[in-house]
Amino acid sequence: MLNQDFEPLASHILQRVPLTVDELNFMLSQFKLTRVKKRQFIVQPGFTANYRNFVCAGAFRAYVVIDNGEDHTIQFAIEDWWITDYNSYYNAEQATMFVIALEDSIILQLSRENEDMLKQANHKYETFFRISAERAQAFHFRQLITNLTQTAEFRYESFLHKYPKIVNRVPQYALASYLGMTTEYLSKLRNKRATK
Amino acid sequence: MLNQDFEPLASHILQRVPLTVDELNFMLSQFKLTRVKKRQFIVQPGFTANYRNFVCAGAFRAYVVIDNGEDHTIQFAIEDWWITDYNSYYNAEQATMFVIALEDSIILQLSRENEDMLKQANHKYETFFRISAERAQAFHFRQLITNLTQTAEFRYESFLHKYPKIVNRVPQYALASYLGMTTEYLSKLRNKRATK
DNA sequence: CAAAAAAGTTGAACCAGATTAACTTTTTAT
DNA sequence: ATAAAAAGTTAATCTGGTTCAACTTTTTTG
Repeated sequence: MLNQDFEPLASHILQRVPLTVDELNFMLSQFKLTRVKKRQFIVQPGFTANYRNFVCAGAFRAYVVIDNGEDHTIQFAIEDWWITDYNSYYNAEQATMFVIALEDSIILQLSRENEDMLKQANHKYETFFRISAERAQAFHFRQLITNLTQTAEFRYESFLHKYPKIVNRVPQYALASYLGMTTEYLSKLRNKRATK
Repeated sequence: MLNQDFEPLASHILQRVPLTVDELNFMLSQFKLTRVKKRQFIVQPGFTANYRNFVCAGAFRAYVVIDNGEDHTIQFAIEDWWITDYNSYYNAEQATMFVIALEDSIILQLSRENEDMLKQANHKYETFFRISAERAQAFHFRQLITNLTQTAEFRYESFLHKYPKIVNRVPQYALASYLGMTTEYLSKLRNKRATK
């Protein structure tokens, strides 16, 4: 009997590809349950990201730090989302991003080796990863359109609307850098919004 | 014997997944060769994008038009690149983007139905599409980082450096909107760069 | 090839959002 | 509990990039 922490991942997988009980259990058995404390890094520049991480509980933030010390948030992840440095993970190169826990969290980690093994073992497993990558691709296209076509103020409004669950769980400086603005400016937007 | 227009696609595929001659030929036989005149649309809002397009010769531009009439370039594609509205193609929904030929072009088109058939027919075909989507995912991450962390001027410099073959084949207004700036400002950057 | 349309240029005025800095509130660690 | 650090606020000033408008160059079309 599987630990109940695997439940969200199980339904995530079954929503994408039909597996028998055995196939599902074998796939799940390749994941490693890891508990992560707030402020702990699961990916860091200089190291290779050897895992793809499914969030069971908690919240994470991926960001890059540029020369002058500024940081820029690339992605957030809460329950039911995946997070890693995909350039590093897919190509087995050094990471350029940090991924840090914003809360005490529980994740399910799949290593590159196990993922490759699964992809070769069964056409259906490969289908799962293919669908995941395609959805990510479509998601990034929509995000690119949003970033190119909207003003800072509207990007904030959109985020509020699309990710109401995330807004109140991430620090404001992280959200500001995700939206491509300063924390001071986001503070003004919030204030302006509250008073009108 | 296959038309020689299929040669670039054949080597594109074989670079990603090892296929037998028969497997390769069957895969290629699912593509339809299409000649497209300059200024012709291959994807339009209001219609579903039923094809994924591989560029054999020529150049394309994907863009969205927002309320006020401004257009924003989302992607360019020249020889050896793929282009379509992936949201529309993957989900069989109406497109939100235009894809227009910038030159007289030759493309190889794969329909959603044929792609789905290929994915089911042979694990190796599925692997090909999985790898394509993963690379696109990694590419979009890098692009997101570039957009978030660099100034308009540096984004232009980066583009010059990364895509020297594209720069001189696309109209300047299209490049400006891809880089997230006005054509007037790009004109100034170019001028400033030329005179220093 | 001429005329019209599209693309690109230049400069002046303007503004969304950044920067700086001083301050308040919240969180963390002892 | 309390001090120190981190996060968030507010306001004044500044600037990278936009807007507007008039113009020149290139491309398209009859």
